[in-house]
Amino acid sequence: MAALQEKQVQHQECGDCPIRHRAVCARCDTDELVALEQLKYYRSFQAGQTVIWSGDRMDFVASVVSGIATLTQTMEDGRRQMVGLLLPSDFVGRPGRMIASYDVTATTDLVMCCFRRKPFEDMMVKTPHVAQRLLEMTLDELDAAREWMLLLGRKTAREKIASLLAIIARRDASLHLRQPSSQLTVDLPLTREEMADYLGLTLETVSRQISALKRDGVIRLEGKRQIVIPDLRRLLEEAGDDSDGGMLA
Amino acid sequence: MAALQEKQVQHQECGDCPIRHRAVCARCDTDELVALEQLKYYRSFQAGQTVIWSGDRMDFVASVVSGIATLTQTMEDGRRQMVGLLLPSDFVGRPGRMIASYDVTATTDLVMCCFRRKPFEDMMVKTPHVAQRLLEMTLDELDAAREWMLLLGRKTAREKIASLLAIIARRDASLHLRQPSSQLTVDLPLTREEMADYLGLTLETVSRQISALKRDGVIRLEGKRQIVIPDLRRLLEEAGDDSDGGMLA
DNA sequence: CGAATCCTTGAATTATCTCAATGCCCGTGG
DNA sequence: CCACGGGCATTGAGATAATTCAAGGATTCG
Repeated sequence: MAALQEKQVQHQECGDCPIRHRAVCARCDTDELVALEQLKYYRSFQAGQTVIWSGDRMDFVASVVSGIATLTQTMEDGRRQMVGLLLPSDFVGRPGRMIASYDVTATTDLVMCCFRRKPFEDMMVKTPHVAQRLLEMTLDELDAAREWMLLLGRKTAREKIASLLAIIARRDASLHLRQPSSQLTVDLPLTREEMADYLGLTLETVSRQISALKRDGVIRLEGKRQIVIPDLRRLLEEAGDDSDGGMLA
Repeated sequence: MAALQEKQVQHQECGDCPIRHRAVCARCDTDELVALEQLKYYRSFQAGQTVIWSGDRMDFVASVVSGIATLTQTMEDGRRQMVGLLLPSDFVGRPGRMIASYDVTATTDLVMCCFRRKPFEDMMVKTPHVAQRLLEMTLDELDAAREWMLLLGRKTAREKIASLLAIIARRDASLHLRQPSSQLTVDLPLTREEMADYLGLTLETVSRQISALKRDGVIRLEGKRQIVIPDLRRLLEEAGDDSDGGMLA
């Protein structure tokens, strides 16, 4: 039972919150923030812990404050597909839905800012800024999901790996607000198997393609999880995207 | 130029609208409906016509009133992936975005109920019911996209075909409000190539797998596009889903 | 040190794709 | 009316990318 293993985290001011400007609360004014402050509580999870099982009753919604979580679907015979990669500021849960549709797992140590579902839903009705921001975030997620569908349906294994690295580099850069230079280092928060679940591949294929990209000089490895990208443009070419996704000027 | 080929359609009362209870306007009260009625105009397209090209400026949003449209992404070398299948009541376009992200194509003759983007956005701010319904619809689409990701990433060609038939049967049934019986007929609005673009396959593989399902008695063909499903449960098994998606009692 | 994880690499197998030929259906024009 | 062409679908044979099965290497942690 996840609830028994998790640690409680002490209260923190919304004003200092690292995700204040990107999360569901991004648009809130001071009054609204005070109201949210009443509702919120933190929960934290260790790397590897399951936050929610698909099919479980879920009576909260939450924002990822720090760490990374995944959304996965599993078929009866065990085939798994990741359907969401949740980075800080991303939202978990669906207003109006009691039952979780996906497994949510903490890939790294994870802190979430939670709201009980009912009060949050009431707040959505009363304060339009939360609902507005949630719509915007959901539309962004839908765009990301569609990008991901192109990857899953049509890209080669090599392109899939390159695309994943590009995606992580991009989100990483936008989070740390630094302009991605042409040389940059990406901390890969996923095991090979998790990457495989993301990309619709086997872990062996992931490993082979990473080796191939390394052999061809597209990336360098610093340990297993740290990846250096000497030439971002080159990586983006390998990803097969028609645009650079606005990563370069 | 699509705009030159399309026909204008005469005005129609929202009260009589076939998608009144499912579209973005579903939650609107009488006053709000009057306001929307002012804004709306119909456009229709012939089967095969392109509604919007990805990258084009798009200064309207719309609901599909009748017919079917697709959202597709294309890579430089021509690989195509369908990322959305728009049936009546589905919404096209994104408030707050000028530029279309996907190609939108009419697969059958198509009628859309359009709103110029700016007035629609103003309306969203003023009347929460439109924004609320749009959030709900977007969340549903996101769920559908995630289901689709599992299909693209992990299902076999045979399972993909069975899943597609199940999806169309389900949406068809919910639109016509009839309980799917164990024997039912599905009108397939897609060519083999379009099915392939949906499923991340080639058209040859689609054709082969349809033949295989026919050979094995899972489906029967009535012409090329009409498909009879003698035993829905059997089809759902073939689709590899762990649940029946609520189609059977 | 030994066990547990995670990762890499190889060899054989297989699902799907590619290329190519043929068939079916329907509308058009001779 | 029939022949023809175009669009769509089917089927086969060979090629190929990715998977499966299997072994072994690296790293961490008690």
